[in-house]
Amino acid sequence: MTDNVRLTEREETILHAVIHTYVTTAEAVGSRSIVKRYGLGVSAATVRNVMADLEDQGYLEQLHTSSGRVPTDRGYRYYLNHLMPVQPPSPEERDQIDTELSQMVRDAQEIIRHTSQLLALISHHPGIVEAPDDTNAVIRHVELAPITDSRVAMVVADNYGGVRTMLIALDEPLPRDNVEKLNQFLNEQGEGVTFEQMGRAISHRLETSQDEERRLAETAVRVLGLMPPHRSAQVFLEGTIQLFEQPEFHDVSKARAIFTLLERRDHLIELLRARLLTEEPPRFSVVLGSEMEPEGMEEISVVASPYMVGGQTVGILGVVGPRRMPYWRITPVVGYTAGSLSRLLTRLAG
Amino acid sequence: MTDNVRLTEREETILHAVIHTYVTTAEAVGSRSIVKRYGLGVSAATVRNVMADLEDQGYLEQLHTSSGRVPTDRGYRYYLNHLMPVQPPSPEERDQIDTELSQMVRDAQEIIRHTSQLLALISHHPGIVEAPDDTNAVIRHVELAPITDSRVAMVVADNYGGVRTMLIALDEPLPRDNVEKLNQFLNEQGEGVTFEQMGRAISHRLETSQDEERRLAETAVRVLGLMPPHRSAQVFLEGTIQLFEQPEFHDVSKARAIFTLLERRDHLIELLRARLLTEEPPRFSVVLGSEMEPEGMEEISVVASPYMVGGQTVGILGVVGPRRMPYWRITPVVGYTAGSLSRLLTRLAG
DNA sequence: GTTAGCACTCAACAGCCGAGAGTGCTAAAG
DNA sequence: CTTTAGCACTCTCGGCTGTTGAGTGCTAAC
Repeated sequence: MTDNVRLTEREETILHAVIHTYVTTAEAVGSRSIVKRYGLGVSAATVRNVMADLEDQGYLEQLHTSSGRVPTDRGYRYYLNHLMPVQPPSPEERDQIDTELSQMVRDAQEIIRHTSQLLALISHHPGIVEAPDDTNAVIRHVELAPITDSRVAMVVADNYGGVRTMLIALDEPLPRDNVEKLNQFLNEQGEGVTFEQMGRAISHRLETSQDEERRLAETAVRVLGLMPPHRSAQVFLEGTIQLFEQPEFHDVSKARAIFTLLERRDHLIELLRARLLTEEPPRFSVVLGSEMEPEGMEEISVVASPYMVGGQTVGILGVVGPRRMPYWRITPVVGYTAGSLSRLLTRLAG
Repeated sequence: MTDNVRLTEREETILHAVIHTYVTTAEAVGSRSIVKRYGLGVSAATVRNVMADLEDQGYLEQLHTSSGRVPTDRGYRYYLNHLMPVQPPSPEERDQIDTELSQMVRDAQEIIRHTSQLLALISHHPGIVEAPDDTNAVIRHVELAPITDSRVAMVVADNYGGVRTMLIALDEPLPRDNVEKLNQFLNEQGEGVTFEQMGRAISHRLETSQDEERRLAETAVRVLGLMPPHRSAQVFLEGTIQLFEQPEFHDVSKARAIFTLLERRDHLIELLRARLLTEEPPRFSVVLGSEMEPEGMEEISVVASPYMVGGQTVGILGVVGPRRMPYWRITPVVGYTAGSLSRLLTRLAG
């Protein structure tokens, strides 16, 4: 994907200039406008020659003969890998992120929803955040609370401060006085491990124990067997209307395509997981639409970062926008937000 | 609002015809096209005269001199009140609603979210459903489940099958062995009444009881005092992309306006509440955008209905669309869905 | 290798024209 | 008095044209 060719210095300067002006103006950029704006000590004609070279190499393209150049995905990729300045977010942005996040005092779920709004607010593009899913959450405490004879709520607190409730419809009533013991048993088996591990521990007990403990294990298996299947991770996507501001989506058919795409937000996050979390360690990344597997996302790109609790990656957050995004501004914001969220959740959990 | 003037029969026929063709074609309708399509035994010139009359009376309007007529809000209102055929949904629609709803077996929250999708699916317009809010939910069972020393989860089952969990951050730890008794106490006070009533009952105990019961009441007050404020009712709005299909929203600026509007879905539902639930009994209703208080919703209208559990109204559901909506098709669907959802939730609660 | 000059291309915009749909008015017919 | 036919008029929409301006590619000179 990232081939190691390096462009000459002048080519880099000009590619950088093209991308920068294209991103800010949303219009194909010509040789003259570049020398005007950046006045590198050469003439428009020279710039033209270099641009032609860059086009041959696939970094730029023309929409039609004789109009300005526009960066290709390859051009963006090169920019992202070699040219983009590495900088922290502006003090104002940092301030805004910090204060907004520090005002969130409720449970993990709420914090995560608000983070997506925060991202949208600051980046002026839709923000997306995936809530940690159950699969590898470590149980800190579990409690069965009987609601009626035939229904029981299972409250699970996990290691990153999240608490969720599952409703279990029983096939036969749970003896009331048994609940206390069952809770104790579940916590013995479940504390500090994942759901899957708890299941295994209980099965093991079922085989090796006797009498009361065995009876408890049987009940536990019965109850847990009736548990609804794991909820797939929740994804919050906020601020989608911001896309209307982008001139590329002023065409209604394009806008519709994008919105249709974004409706499948679980799908989108799945693609991001594939890109971010397969690497070790999982890391920050900008994903261009055309680099994603199933076609159809050519128009968009995502600046995404994993976030973690206590050193372990638990989810992804990011900003969605058109390919023509001010990456140099968005990237620091996303990175900083991921860091702040990680810290906040870790504190909440600890 | 509904003035009692009745139009002549011929005027009604023509108004009906204009609305019907305008809704289906989305184009201003002229006299000739009406006689062609409906061939009432009169000439185009006569129709023209009648249309001119209807325009004078404010039921129709012209976009510009010499193009067809378009219904005004007043025209729609008259249609809705006097002209629209009263009919059940088509067998296929009924079928679809029944099967989709019967497949939902999870908790009330999930059912309600899916109902908004269902409405969108069948009506081809965005569906909106307001989840029952806490304010007048009757507590069926309440249970405190300690998570850590400083946090406790309160699980509340209400009378319509909903279960919600609230996290309470304690100021000082809750003695573990006290929890059992506290739970019992809370249920004694809370079962069968609303939150507010429970609060009052406990305050009363605090004044009249002594010793242990008084101590329990004190603890209860302390814990409940730390409870987060009532969550405002959740509103699910699904299928908004369907709006892109409507020609009136092919203009991006209009589309953006609508989407901005719909982002404040809690606000929208508030307006609907004001319209539907102030009447006694609360009833089915079509609300045209211009009839709503704060300006700015002229472009849309909502077909909405309350739904209930065990005879009591607990929420609102509906379909949002452009003014130019096929009310005769949507209205039965919304009504039927409200009925089915009411039955389902009542069954679930019972 | 770089620059100036020049001919050429293309999108975007404004203006114009004709077709088509629809109206309002008037006068004649019922 | 109501209905109808006829006619002149209005307005939108689509297609066509010419112009403008930004931008390119090429070539020859520096």
